[in-house]
Amino acid sequence: MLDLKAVVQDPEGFERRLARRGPDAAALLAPVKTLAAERRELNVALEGMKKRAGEANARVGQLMRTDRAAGEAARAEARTLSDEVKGREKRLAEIEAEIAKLLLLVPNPPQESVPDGVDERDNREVSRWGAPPRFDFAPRPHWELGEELGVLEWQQAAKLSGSRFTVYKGAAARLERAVAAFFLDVHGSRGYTEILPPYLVTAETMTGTGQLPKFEEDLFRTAGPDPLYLIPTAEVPLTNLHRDEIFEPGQLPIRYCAWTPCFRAEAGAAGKDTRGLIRQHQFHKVELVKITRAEESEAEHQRMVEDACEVLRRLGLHHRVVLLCAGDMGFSSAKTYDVEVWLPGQQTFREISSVSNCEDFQARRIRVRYRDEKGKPRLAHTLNGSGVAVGRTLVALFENYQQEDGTILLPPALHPYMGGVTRIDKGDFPRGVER
RNA sequence: GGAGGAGUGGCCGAGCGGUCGAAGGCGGCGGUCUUGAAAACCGCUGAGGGUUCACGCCCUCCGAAGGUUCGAAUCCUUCCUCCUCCGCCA
Repeated sequence: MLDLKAVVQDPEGFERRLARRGPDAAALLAPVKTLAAERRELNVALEGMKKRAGEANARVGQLMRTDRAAGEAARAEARTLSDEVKGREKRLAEIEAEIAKLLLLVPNPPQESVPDGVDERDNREVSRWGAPPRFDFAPRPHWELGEELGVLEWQQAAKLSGSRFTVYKGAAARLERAVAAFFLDVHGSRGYTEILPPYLVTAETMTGTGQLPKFEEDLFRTAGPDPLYLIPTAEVPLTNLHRDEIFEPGQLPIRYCAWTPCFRAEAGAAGKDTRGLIRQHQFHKVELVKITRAEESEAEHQRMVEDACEVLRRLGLHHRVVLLCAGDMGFSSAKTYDVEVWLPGQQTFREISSVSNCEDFQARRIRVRYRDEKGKPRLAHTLNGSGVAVGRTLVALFENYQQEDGTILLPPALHPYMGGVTRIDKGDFPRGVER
């Protein structure tokens, strides 16, 4: 959410910055400006009125003890003032609610360092690691490999749940767990505290990080009188963990990681990535979240990108980092890097992580602050990034490490997590491997 | 789910419907004293908003939302959370 005071002070500046996201974003501010002016005028008048009403009430109190008749007279005057205050307060509350409603729909203006552009074609590659693996056969997509090996199953998933679900079996099920455990261990050793949050959260929590009110159609919601929402990413619970808190000096930055399922309705994605694991209603992701002081968020952002890349390096997966252009960024982000992994089966780079600095946009919604050197509360900055998407990591592992015979060679970093299994092959996967 | 109890400032804890933003204590900060520290004593010590060049002044907030009243931390209603006991479960 934007700072209303800042918007009022420099409306043109905000409109110019928002316009970089696209033609619609800047237009949202016009009604806000009008209402803000109205609110201010009303508020000034109201405060004077409240003061007078308060004084009138005090007089009544005093007179009632000494002169009953005079007290009754003062009471009539106090009543008039009181009624007037109540009427104006009601109008003020309406205006403020309207402003809040509008402001919740305004996206975060991009940082200056974000390149101009309208979609992913305008994103800027900033680095690249490794090289595409070379095959002396035609590499195949992961869904063929998984199906052939009997470890990824889509017919049964459709029977259970419809489209965009997958049943993992044997080695694939184990691999999903192994990859997640590996990621958590890497991040844990790099300073992140592991969290296991609720997967169902309230509308208030969803509003805090920006999923609501604008993107309700992307979410799954429970039935019943008190609905809850399934998290589309662990960013939601992790970032909301410290809602309404003020951090003391020395407590920041906070770094969390969590392995959770993510649930996405994928409305509007009909016909897109219909095969394989790329776009599912349910997938696992290891998420990284930081809460920092304003002046350190940029440096922490760069480090978070490195943390995401680190797990891919350890798995030997060729990848690149792109800086998203203004038009391609998510609602809450001021600056986003995507990490894209190479998928030989599809001869393309594919997003496997998205690392965003939301600056104070979410912090303002959830009132997360810290005390500066002078002891004054200041809004914190929040950052989030995938570290990384587990399902898409399986995609990358299958496609990059496939052999001509259709088996998958696993990179050494995962061997301890796979109970010694080093290759995914057809046939029985060793069951009940204990450590 | 049922029956009780409780929600006040960073923490503990008072608070007859009328200068209560709220006694007192703890903690924290500043000062006096001290070579330094401790102790003692004195003062300060929440958040948001408005206004002012500034000092300051003003408004709002006692779990949340309504209501009664000239006036609510105090009375009423609903909701939320926590604690205890019972039931049900993993």
